[in-house]
Amino acid sequence: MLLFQDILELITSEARKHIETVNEKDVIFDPTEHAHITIRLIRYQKENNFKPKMEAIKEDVEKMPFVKSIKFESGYLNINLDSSYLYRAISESIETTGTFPDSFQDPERVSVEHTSTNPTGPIHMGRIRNSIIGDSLSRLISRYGYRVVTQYYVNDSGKQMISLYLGYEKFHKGEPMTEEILLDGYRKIYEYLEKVGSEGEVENLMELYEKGDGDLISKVREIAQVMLDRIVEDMKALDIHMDEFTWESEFITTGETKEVVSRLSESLHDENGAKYIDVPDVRKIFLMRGNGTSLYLTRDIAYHMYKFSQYDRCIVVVGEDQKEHGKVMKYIMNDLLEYPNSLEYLFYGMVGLESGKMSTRKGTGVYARDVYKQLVEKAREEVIKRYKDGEDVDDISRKIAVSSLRFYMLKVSTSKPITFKWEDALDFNGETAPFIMYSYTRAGSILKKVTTSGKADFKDMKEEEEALLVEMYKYPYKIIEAYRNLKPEVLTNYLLVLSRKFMRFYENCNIMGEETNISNRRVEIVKMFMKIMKDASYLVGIEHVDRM
RNA sequence: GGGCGCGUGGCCAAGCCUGGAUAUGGCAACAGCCUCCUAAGCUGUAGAUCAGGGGUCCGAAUCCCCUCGCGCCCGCCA
Repeated sequence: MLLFQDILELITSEARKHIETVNEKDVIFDPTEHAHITIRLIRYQKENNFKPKMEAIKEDVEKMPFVKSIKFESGYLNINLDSSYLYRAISESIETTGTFPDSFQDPERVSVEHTSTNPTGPIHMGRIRNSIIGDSLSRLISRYGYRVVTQYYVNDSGKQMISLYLGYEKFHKGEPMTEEILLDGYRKIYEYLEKVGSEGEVENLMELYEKGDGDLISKVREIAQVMLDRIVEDMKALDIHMDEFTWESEFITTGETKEVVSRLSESLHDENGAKYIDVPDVRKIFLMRGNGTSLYLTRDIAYHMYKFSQYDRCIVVVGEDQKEHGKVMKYIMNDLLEYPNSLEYLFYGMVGLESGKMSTRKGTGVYARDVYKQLVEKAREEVIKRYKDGEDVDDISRKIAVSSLRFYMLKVSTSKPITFKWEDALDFNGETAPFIMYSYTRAGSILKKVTTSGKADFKDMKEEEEALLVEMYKYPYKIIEAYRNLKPEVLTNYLLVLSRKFMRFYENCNIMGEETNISNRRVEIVKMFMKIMKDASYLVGIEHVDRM
């Protein structure tokens, strides 16, 4: 959990002394420009004795150390904060703990499963959204104070993998197993199957596989590994790291799918030898085929049983096309198997193309690595425009590319579908990662040029300084909001707002050539800003550079 | 057909969970700002029946119902 002084809560409890039903929703950072914090009392206005109660609240709140002023305006008690208090609160936290807000390690173990894309080809823009959301989510939960492990479920069984294998065997047998060759075989096998019209070959192999044929399983796994290595490489380029890989085939070879079926035996029904369960409000869900082989869901249950043995809380990041699958899993794990562990899903909206859907098989996908490469190129051009010299150009370009791609995927609510457009992805102006990075760079360049000594004082605090301080003080609340709702996008939006507030500060509050007391104070504000920026940016994968 | 979700200026989004003060930003457009800490920026102008209709409420972009439009799901696939 986070450790910081929750002034909203303090104000709430103060208000409650006089009007008992005031709750945390009534005391908020004011979204309009009337005040820093407001207490919404509109709905109490018509009650008896409202005025004396309101006056009493006003009087008590006014005495609070962080309150500069408070006045009643059309149903609201509008509070302006003492920005020197905020300044000290933030700087003390940073001085004593090295961070703002500080956090306390919770013993609960959390698993975040993400990406888990079939290793049948390079990761495309649809799937990379999963990785980016999942990685940011794991950073966020860890920042909040939990021990987090990220997990990739490697789907090396099933029709698509068998097809990939068959494509190689049929069209490229003996050739080196490279991504390119495997992909070529994959496309050819689908064309072949469509022409010949017989999927019998695939089905026979699947059955063989399902029965646990060691030779076949290891061959398929070898191919999967080749593809997976490239996927991991692509993720690594975006600073996405997976802690653990679990192979689906292991649940077949170890017989754990059989364990699943026996544990669920009481709920199983029979249909021509196949076994299914009835999931309320859904339909018949099959766990065993008539021929005795398992299905994807069966293996996924086994995987979740494994996860539940290791983690208290399991979060799965998957596309919204799997909402029903998630519902079924929850029902099975919590209601039928009665696990107490928490299973949560973050369903994200699909990434489409202007021309339609992405498909590796059909070759209509846009690969993440291609977008990344283009971003690096574009970034390099932009950097060179500004600085002809320097060995750091590669590093800067890389960081801009990583940040831009991650930001692009997170700026819109994760639950909303997005349409990938090259033009938008490559845009560096407006609400983009470079905007956020640029505010940090500007802050840094002040520190390079200004030396401070001595004390700061708080006279003549400008509006832009106060606004920046208040915004920084909101940071813990933003982490909490993002964490509770599993919404990393709360932080990208926060970063935009914070950067914008800084830009205004930068434009309006001079530091060089200012009176020392004031410039000392502003320099400290700049330092705090950079600290919080770096902290929040890390959570969503935005990196910072000294110059750009 | 059934289920789930979405619909906010020309375009893209925030706000919706937890109802309240003039609906917040960006892109594009127009007009300005670099003898001064990086103009990837800042300031200003213009632009909105919050899909439509009904309901609840003192009060609705936000909650409920209906209609329309769009997306996703409805395999002994994964």
